[in-house]
Amino acid sequence: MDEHHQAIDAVASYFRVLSEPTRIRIMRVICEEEKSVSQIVEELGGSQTNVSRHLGIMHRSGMLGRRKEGNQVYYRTADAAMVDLCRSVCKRISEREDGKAPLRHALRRLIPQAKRDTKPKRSAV
Amino acid sequence: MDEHHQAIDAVASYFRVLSEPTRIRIMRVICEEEKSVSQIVEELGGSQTNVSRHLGIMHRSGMLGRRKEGNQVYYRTADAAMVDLCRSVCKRISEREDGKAPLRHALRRLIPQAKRDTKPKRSAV
DNA sequence: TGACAATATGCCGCACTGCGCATATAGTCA
DNA sequence: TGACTATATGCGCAGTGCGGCATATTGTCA
Repeated sequence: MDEHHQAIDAVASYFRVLSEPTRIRIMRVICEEEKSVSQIVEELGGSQTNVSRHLGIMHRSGMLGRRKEGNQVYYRTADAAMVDLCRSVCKRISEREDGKAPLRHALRRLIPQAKRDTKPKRSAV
Repeated sequence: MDEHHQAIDAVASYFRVLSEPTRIRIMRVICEEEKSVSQIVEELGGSQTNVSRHLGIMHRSGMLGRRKEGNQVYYRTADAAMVDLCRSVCKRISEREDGKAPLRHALRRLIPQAKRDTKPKRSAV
């Protein structure tokens, strides 16, 4: 139907990865520093199975980096721009949530500032 | 589990709206100027039912504006920042698609520059 | 080597979502 | 008013994604 078919699917798939609350929580928890699976499980409180599966999805989509150290696997955000993206959305939504001050505040604080392990880029993507 | 529960759900829901290829196509088609449902149906080629449903979803999520004129309903992007968001993702993904030049090019051209009916903002969100 | 710890994955049930069909609703025109 | 056009929506089905359980895989330590 569209010669942009693949490109469109790629974009939609990217957004789909971010469309799960658990994955947003994961990103929120590891965006400042890499953490092992068990650390993430402990902070998030879900099952190891589920967290591991979501980490796998995010990693395969290229959003997370992965490092094995002994028995443990450490995940980190591989893409600072992606974290900024989430922060943009938080900001945008919070501006729309007119009546609900608590939600607005939660949105603004939701994603901590990511450490830039790559060369620093400004948030403008 | 988390006092940010609502905020997290809001962010995930926002991304979920953008996680459908048809909705990306819609945004792509109306981001430059508002169009009626039948115009969009004609350009996209799907069924009226389906296009209308996706338009409804995008509108209820606050992404699209809506205007009735006689028999027809015109939709437009209500949120220039959202369009920029999509363009950011296209750029980001295209940078990652190393081996596939055609896909990279398609991604860069996917989302035309939106008209700013609101006050102009730079693409940095 | 065997016992243990950390992580990943196959299978299954369940809920959700996208789509087509038919139909409802709203507006225009004669 | 009735015929027609444009858009929205209820219903049902098929495909997909999430999560739990059990298990596989990988690595450590004694």
